[in-house]
Amino acid sequence: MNGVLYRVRESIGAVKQTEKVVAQYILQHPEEIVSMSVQQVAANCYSSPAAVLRYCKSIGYEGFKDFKLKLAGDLSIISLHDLEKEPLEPGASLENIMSVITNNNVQSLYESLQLLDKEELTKAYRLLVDAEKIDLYGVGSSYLIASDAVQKFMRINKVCTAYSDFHMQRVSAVNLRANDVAVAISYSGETKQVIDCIKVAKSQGAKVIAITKYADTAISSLADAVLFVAAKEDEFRSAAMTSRMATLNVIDILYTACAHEEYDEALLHLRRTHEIIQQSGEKGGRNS
Amino acid sequence: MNGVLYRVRESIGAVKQTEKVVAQYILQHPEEIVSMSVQQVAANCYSSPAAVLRYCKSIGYEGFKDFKLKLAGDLSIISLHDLEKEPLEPGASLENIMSVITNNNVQSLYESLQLLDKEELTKAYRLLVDAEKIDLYGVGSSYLIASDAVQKFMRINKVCTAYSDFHMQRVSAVNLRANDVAVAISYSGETKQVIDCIKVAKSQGAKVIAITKYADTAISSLADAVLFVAAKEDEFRSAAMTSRMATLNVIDILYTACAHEEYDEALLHLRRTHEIIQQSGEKGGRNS
DNA sequence: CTAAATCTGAAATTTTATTTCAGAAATTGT
DNA sequence: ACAATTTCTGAAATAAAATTTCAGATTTAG
Repeated sequence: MNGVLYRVRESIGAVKQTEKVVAQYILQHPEEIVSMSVQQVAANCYSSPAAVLRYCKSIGYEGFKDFKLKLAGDLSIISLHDLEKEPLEPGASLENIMSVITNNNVQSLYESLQLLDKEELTKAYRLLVDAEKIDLYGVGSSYLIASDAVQKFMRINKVCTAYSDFHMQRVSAVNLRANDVAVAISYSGETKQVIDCIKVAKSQGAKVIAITKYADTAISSLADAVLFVAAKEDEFRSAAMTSRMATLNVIDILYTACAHEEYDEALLHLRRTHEIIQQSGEKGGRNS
Repeated sequence: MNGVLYRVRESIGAVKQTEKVVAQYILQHPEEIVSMSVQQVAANCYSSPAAVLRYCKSIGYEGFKDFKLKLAGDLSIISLHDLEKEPLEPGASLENIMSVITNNNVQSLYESLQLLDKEELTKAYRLLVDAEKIDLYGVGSSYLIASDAVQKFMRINKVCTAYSDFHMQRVSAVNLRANDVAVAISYSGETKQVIDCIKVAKSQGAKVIAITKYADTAISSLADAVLFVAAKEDEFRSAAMTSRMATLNVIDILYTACAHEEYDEALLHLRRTHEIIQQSGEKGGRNS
């Protein structure tokens, strides 16, 4: 960022009379300036193109062109940070919805990044790297996240399952052994089915990783490694939108960390997977 | 953000010979372009100013000036987010992985936001609001996104399904009618199963919404409304991580827009009721 | 009150952007 | 394969915008 508008504001006190008018005009119509010509600006300031030019140079730009370019850059950054974050009003416009939703999702990613403890994360991905078998438990939207994780970890040749059916989950948990890992995904941290499954998993000697909201919950107290995502108060309104993004981001990080741990091996598997998908694509159509 | 470089990259396949050279040059020297004149650019492309101008117009800008201004804006945003976005090296540290993955996801959200056309979005959510029944088609990780959408739309009482099995999808498509909507989710835009289903859906008179990458694909040409997500070149490495986030964000926006539409409708009903009560009040004495 | 210094804008100049149009290249139909 | 049609291309003309110049106005200092 060039701080163009800042320079302009500062300049007002230290600049000759005519240019002061120009500076004022720029501050009042920054967006419009970028698509105006010197003569237009001059006219609107009851002044001359020469005066505008002199002003641009006096505050350190090469000319009017240079000034406009820098201003355009700054403005687009400013508009980016201006994106709203407040809750949506009933009559919200489409633009409003687009930027609020996106910003909430972005914010949730950054917040969760701050909550992510490096030690816990290291514990977690080491458990996964060493795991012979990985079981993921999640209900509702957390089940979808678990499935997403399965799709990822399968790519690096991990034996890895997520069932939507509670009885299947439980049977799977019973079959875990000491070198296996159970991953519990539950935003509330109190999902009964998930608690039940990780208890079974623990009793079989398996290790437990929990991904849950930042709070003292039943699931986090049972886990060997706990990864937190940012807690949002108005769970009702947000419909689990933001926590889902943050959780997926945690999965991405875990997956990438594992893949990097066994970089060469992982790359080999990735290539194979890719080739096979390509082949099937040539024959029968591409995958999503 | 205007997605200038995206447009340029995508344009290469769909533009005449001379302009292709210009596009290529822009991609290779984006920073320099902004302070160059048309004639300079033309000279460096062994071409004419007219060709450069034609190119700028063909990808949707008013002229070279307009193009440069938009590009300058985008570049300053890109430089802002560019800090830790480089591909991960084999020996990457955990901190490194955490920030690169998160930044990629964030960037993908922002980039897709700029590709989201308001008109198409309006078309899409109106179709969804008016739909009697919604069918979602997706394979692999796109199926998970479809399921996520189902969970959301069910909350606002929409009849809404997503099947993982192709035959179920197809049966469901056959049962669609004129007031129903099919949503095709496919990053590549060429998934055979999905194409098949939306063709069936169309033949039944149903409307089709596509969510796919920014490119000219089979699915986007079949759809009544197309919503784009940012296209990443190295699909191999990223394992569909970033496109998934962007697609979920689009779903969030669609869902929220629908929910708000219904809210407005409810509000409208409330107002009408209120007016009617007022009227009767004027005639026969006021109500408390 | 005048001389020097500074400021200002009209007009000239230069640079840059845009349009026009005739010829070249590619495409199509026969 | 060939003519007709369409599309593409860049040289040159034109228009627009940016920048410079300079003479006169205004201010300031002695």
